[in-house]
Amino acid sequence: MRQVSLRQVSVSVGSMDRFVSNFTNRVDAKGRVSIPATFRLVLGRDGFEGLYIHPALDMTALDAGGNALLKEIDGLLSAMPPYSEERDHLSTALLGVSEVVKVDPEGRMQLSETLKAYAGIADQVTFVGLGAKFQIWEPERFRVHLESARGRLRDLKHSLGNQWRSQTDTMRTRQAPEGDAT
Amino acid sequence: MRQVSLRQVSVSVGSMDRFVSNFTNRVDAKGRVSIPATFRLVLGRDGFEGLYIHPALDMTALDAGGNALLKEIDGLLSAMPPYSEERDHLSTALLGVSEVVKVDPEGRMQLSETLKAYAGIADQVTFVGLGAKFQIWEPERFRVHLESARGRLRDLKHSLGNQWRSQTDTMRTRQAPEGDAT
DNA sequence: TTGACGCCCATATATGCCCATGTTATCCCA
DNA sequence: TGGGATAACATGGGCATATATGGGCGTCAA
Repeated sequence: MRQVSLRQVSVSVGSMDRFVSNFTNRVDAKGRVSIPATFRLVLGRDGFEGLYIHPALDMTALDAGGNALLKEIDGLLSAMPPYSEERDHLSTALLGVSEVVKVDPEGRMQLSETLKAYAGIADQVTFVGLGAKFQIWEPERFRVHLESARGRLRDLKHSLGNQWRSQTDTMRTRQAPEGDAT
Repeated sequence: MRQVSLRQVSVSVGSMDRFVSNFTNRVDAKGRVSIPATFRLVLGRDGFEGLYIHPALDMTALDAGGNALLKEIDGLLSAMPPYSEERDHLSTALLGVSEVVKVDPEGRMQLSETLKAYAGIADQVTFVGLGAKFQIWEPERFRVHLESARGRLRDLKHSLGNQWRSQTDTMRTRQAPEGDAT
């Protein structure tokens, strides 16, 4: 689309095909919230009309997404024995209480009272990209959750130990041939 | 005030596909920072539009890179089953706090307040090449970090004694053939 | 009729894009 | 070989557009 100079690094597209990063937006008087623009892009690419939402299984948050999320759920359910009790429960939790919310021309959505209550959402929501899906949190709860998640990750890194380290820190000894400026 | 010229480096190792050396640039009034030209070259070769950034796990710095870094994270996540608690936590800590920042036509990026806060960045940033990725530091913190890293390295070297020496000699030999030879 | 909902318009601000400048290294030529 | 011309780069600032957000209005259904 644009001509690229020598210094230019990248071209076109904009973002990827997955949800990344987090954003906190306001809920207006009518209960509307803007879905982050980057998320809308991903949803559009995914080709899903509207937005699929269901309560997260083990957290006070909502899982949301498009076709990619639906596919994930399908896979999960089909992996369980038909007519089993677990499957019934799971499909109830994932499909039975889910909603397909519409997105207005400005890119906003409206959460039902049920969903808001589940996540403890009042006048602000935090959107958290998790790859194939994203989550919707009450900001303060998310902060807490994130702390715990970070801790988990640190633990995991330590337990992986050398494996991880060799991947990420290989060049450590080569850096900084001279002192840095200032 | 400025580092040693990049030009010499970029010519002699122009086809290098790793992030090497460190540079300190200013953050302008609009919050923009120039990504070092040599790093932009590597990113371009990596074929990633934009720049992938996330807080480093156990340092007050940011990890940044392109597809190489992304692959690392992907591999980790895809190894875990969807909807497992482990995976949710990991993707929260990895994807949820990551950002895909755009690079303007001049090769500059803009860090979010969140990321700047995490790394303690104000009006200057130090880019540190670490091979497959690079880090973004507040200059003074990096200086301190580097000192401590050097110290630990020295200790390690002493404790390893001769073993270390023989290993590095071997590696040096193996590195030679690599480089520009196409 | 009323209330919820979808749609349109308005606006402040953030973001991206373009052009300009100073500096430094590289190149070229007398 | 010296020095000006040239190119690459970091940096600054202006401007257009996108995005988040607020509010009004018509419509459809209980």
